Amino acid sequence: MQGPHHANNSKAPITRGFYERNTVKVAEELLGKTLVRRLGSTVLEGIIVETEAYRGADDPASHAYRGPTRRNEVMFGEPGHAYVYFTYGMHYCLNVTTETAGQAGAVLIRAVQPVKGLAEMKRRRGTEHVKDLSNGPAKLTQAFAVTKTLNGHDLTSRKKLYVTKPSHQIPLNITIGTRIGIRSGSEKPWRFFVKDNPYVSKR
DNA sequence: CTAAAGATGTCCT
DNA sequence: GGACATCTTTAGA
Repeated sequence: MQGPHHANNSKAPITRGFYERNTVKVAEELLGKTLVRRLGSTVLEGIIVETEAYRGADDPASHAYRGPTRRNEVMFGEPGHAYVYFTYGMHYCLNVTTETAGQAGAVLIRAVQPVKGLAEMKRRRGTEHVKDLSNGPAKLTQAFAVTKTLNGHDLTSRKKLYVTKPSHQIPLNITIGTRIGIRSGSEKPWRFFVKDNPYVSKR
């Protein structure tokens, strides 16, 4: 019997050990997990349906390729933190850090399927079209109110932003591809998405 | 100090 | 399919 004390267990953040592994593996296994954003009493949730792995010295497409800088230092830190960066003068992108501390790695969350807090997401995105709320890395950060202030945020805490496991993970038809929007490293098969899911970004 | 690119999205034709 | 918005970060002089 599941009493009130256990009612929240399925909502517990994924623990650090999940993130402290090979970035490519974490990218694949993040599919199907739930991204949770707490904004006061408002809760936003989405199922992760598209990710990309970015590593370090072996990955010319990665911000961490040439070593630590002010921007990418979170990628070199403890796994299980948010790496949020600003790009194109107007967009934020959300990553989760991976690999053991000192080793660079992060997974870009490219798309989620909205499941809770749709009204708030619509307001933030300025559209009523659910399919356009979070089918892209900068769209989902807008829908989920993720900005630079969350850079470095610990995703194993139950506050503000974290990732949870569904109580029963249904089997996913995962498709592997090459990463989008990069110049070098474009041959690496480090993009993962749920086949035929309508919330995957289109390019 | 200066310049150029950028893990994108939107609007236009 | 292409233009363009918009500004931080980084590399190089």
